[in-house]
Amino acid sequence: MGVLERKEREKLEIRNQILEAATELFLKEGFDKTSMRGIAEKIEYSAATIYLHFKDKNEIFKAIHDKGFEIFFGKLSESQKIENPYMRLRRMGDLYLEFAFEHREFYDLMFVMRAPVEARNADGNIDWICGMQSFKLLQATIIECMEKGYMRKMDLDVATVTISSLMHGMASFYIRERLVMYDQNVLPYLFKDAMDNIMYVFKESPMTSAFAENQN
Amino acid sequence: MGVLERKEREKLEIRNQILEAATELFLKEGFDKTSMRGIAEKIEYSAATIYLHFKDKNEIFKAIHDKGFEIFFGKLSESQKIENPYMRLRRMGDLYLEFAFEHREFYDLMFVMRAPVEARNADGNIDWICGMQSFKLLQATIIECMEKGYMRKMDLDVATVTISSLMHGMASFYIRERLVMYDQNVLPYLFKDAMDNIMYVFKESPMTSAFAENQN
DNA sequence: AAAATTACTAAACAGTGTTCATAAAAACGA
DNA sequence: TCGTTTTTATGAACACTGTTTAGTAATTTT
Repeated sequence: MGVLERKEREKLEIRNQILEAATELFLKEGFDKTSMRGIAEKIEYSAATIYLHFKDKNEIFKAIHDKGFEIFFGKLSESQKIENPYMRLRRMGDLYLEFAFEHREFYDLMFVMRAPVEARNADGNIDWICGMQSFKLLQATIIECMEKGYMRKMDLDVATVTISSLMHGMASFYIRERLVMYDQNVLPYLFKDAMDNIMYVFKESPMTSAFAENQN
Repeated sequence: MGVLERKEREKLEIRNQILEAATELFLKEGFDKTSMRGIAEKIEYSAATIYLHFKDKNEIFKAIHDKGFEIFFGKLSESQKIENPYMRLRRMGDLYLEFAFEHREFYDLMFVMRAPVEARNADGNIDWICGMQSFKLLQATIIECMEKGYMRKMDLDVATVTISSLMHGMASFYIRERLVMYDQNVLPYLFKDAMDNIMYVFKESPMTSAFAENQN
């Protein structure tokens, strides 16, 4: 009896069409200007049909948000080919900002907008797995840095929050246009220097650290 | 001829009533749920009347945003009684987070929301004076730290962006609920440690810095 | 008192997310 | 194949939103 399976396939097909249309509109016009009726028109269904596949608009954007985290994790993972964990961590910083600059709307949805968070709250279940994947990659790199002596030993959570908050602060300041007092062309260089700066905190005393030895 | 002056007074009176009503609704219900009709009802005028005093909704919130920066600057200024610029800078960090925690909605409007920025973009004129006041206070403190040897000499813009981005990253992560993986009660302590961490970057080599001498 | 100016608003416009009764289509049992 | 049940899809409506405009009411000036 393949009828049930086919129906499920069709249902998934429409679901993907909705997500595809919504993503396209979202990346082109932003969240507010992506309307249910607009999505419906794109997939040639009525607006009401969307509600057979998603509870509300927030749930659609929670799904897009998750997709964004997949791309984000893929991007961050590019750093994994680097052997030295300290250099790898530094590279992750660059990749983080690259993602934010190249996929502004995605970054905004993933780290700033309220919509996906409200979708989670509605369900009650905190499935933050998407973000956790990247979060754990960062933590693992930090741990490796400390274990191999590239970084002075300190509380893991403190180190993680410090690094990720600096990254997010720069990215969201930029995306939400709060650094208008700076020439937008030099911002990337300021950000790079800021990252170098913060990496410096985590080293041991400069003259004795494994990092310093590695520099020669 | 006092009639013109009286009219101007009345116009300003209504303007303030609008801002007061809008602020109250905004702090209670948030941006989206603060409607023009809601504001109008509160001040017992029609919604259309508001448009005789403000170009649009964004312009109202640009004004509230400016008010928020006044409060913010007042808060940050509490640090000025501290003589030692390094300790003062550290205190500014605490005050920054205090503001963000105590006035979430204000912080969100000032540093995250799009509305006030769009109001600015519409006018064309970048009157960022409100934020600049606080920005310059931070810069002045950093400069003083460097001049008096509490902080190693480095590019001012890099130091400013590093510090403010870390602060904003923590505050906005918290306010936009992106640190749900942590116990919300321990977050303030993590943030404090993160601030201590970053301050460490800016010191000279620990054993020779003026800061270290000041610690004894 | 009449004219001109200013202040104000009801109503309309064009949208929004969401719901629901109803209609169309598909699946099923006989 | 026919009728019945179940699934799927939608038009229309609801209750909103920000904003504009035409027309009214109040005030000031002449």
